[in-house]
Amino acid sequence: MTELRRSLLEWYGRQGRDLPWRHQSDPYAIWVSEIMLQQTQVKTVIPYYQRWLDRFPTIKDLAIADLQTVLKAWEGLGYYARARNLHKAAGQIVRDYNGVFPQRLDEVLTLAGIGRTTAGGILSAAFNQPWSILDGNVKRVLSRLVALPVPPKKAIEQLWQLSDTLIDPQHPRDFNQALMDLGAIVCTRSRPSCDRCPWMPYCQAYSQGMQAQLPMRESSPPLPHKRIGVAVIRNDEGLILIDRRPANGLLGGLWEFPGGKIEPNETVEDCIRREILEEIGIDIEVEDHLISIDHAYTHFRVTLIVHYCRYLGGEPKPIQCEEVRWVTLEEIDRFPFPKANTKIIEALRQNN
DNA sequence: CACTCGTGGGG
DNA sequence: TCCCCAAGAGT
Repeated sequence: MTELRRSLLEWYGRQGRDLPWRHQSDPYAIWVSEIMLQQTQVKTVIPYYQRWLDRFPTIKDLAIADLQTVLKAWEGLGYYARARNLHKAAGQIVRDYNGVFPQRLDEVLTLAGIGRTTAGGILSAAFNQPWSILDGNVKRVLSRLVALPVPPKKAIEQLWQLSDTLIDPQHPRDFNQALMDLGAIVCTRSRPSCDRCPWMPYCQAYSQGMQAQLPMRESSPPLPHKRIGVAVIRNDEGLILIDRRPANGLLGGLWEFPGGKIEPNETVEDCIRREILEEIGIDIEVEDHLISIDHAYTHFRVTLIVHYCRYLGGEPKPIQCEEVRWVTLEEIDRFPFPKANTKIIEALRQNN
């Protein structure tokens, strides 16, 4: 056990990554990094990270910020509940802890968006507390270390126990970071570099020649596909109608061009006309096709079929959304949009 | 507890 | 082109 820890920490000292949040001692800055890194690769997070800290330097700055501003800063990162929860938790900390990030595990776990892995990550990185972690990297490393004979999802508690047992009580911060770096650099999911791994002598997957087959994965059913009719509605002044999605759920709180699912035996034009009447309560005429966009979410795929539309009449009302608004193409950038919709905005710009 | 929740990149 | 999945949490 001692040699296992020592060899990993020695490797980390030589080969560990230099990442922006590792220069931070402010628990807030570390917390932000942990949330951004949930299910998101380091390379994706980096351009967002410093920008976020510049815009919201302290917990109080984040707490008093408007949610729309927060979502705009998060735009493009995905899993927008993370941004909503970050904003909510900042309010919790200001209210319950006088704006100071708590240092007890049970308190940290009450904060929105922080579960067991993120709590352990923050407390070990910020305060060098000996809480273990179990993220994607650690699951893969440990699955190979013990040659786990089942998919990780079916052995979560066993893996937590292993992470608890392994963590170095003398160097919890460096140990957790080292374990994640090992997964990210050496014990990668494809073509792991076992010849450069400090744990090669202890790895059961390696000794069995099974490192390429582990961790085991479970088959997933094919994703459903939806066709969505989308409207770019323009009025006589050339303004464009956008709506804000419900606060929770898919893309919650973001803005979009209105539309909806094309039913069987329904034309795109009929769908768009129907959806706009149901959602916003106005009459439109569906005109030229603008663009079609294929986009894959985690649990389904969509094809957005986008048409220009002309506003005919009726008062726009937020029936199945939170808010509707007429905007110009110039001011539309101030609103947070999902990625698939920013492609529509690009197409609009190119047509002008 | 199985399902929901984005986006980008690798193979 | 298609599948997989990445510093997971909430319900």
